[in-house]
Amino acid sequence: MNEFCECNIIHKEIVTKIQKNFPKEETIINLAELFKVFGDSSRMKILCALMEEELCVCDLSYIIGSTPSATSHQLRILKQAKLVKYQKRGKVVYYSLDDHHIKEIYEKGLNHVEEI
Amino acid sequence: MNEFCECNIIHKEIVTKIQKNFPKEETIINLAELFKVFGDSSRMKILCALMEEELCVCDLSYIIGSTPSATSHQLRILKQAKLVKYQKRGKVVYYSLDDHHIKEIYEKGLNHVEEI
DNA sequence: CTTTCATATGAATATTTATTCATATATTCA
DNA sequence: TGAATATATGAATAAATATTCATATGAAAG
Repeated sequence: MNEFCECNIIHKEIVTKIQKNFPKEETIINLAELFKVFGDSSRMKILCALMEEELCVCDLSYIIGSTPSATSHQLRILKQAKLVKYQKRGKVVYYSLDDHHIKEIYEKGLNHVEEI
Repeated sequence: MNEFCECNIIHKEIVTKIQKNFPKEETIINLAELFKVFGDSSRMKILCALMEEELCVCDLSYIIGSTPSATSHQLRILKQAKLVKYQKRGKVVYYSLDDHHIKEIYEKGLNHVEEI
């Protein structure tokens, strides 16, 4: 697995034990990707707003204090992560949350933040 | 609040309602910062490993397949985010989780990832 | 006290990423 | 059909970030 660590392995049995139940590389990458999407204040604001109710791009732009263009770019990232979905009505596109875990993740994060 | 959005605000009452209970800017930034720390596969691996038990930098480097130097840089970020703590015994520094919310955040994230 | 080893750190580099700007698409309304 | 509007998109720029490399620190062992 590893050619990189130039120190001696100090605790071989412990390392082996950890490796045994370690999540698959793909799982780790997907998890990191997910949290990366949460890890931007513009996207966090979008998610916060959409937790209240569905909103169009224009409303979202106004709420998060950004341009519709920048907002649209961020919405694409949220969409790719399957965190939001959209519905077009006329000219207007309405976005809403697409996952019931979002609020949970948000709240757990909030717990950490508020304890610091 | 906003000079940037060049479209007309379509739903003024809804926007006002959202703004009413909207988290403080600082809260949003802190939350995004927290999730940003989770949003890197090296750090995610470190956290996964430390969920099992405390580990030294060398063991961690080996497990995540990186150099002690890179690992140490990442550990500093995790430390600054108050996600890990350390204890020095002799030459060796042992890191462990410093927050009971980590596992919860991790698991909620996992739920999302596994449903895709 | 000198060497060795585990870890930390600073600077440099390479990569990623957010935003902006210009432009495209698509829908409504005149 | 043509103008206006909401949103999307691609390219460019600017900023943030991960890793590497060289070096520093600090503890233990000889």
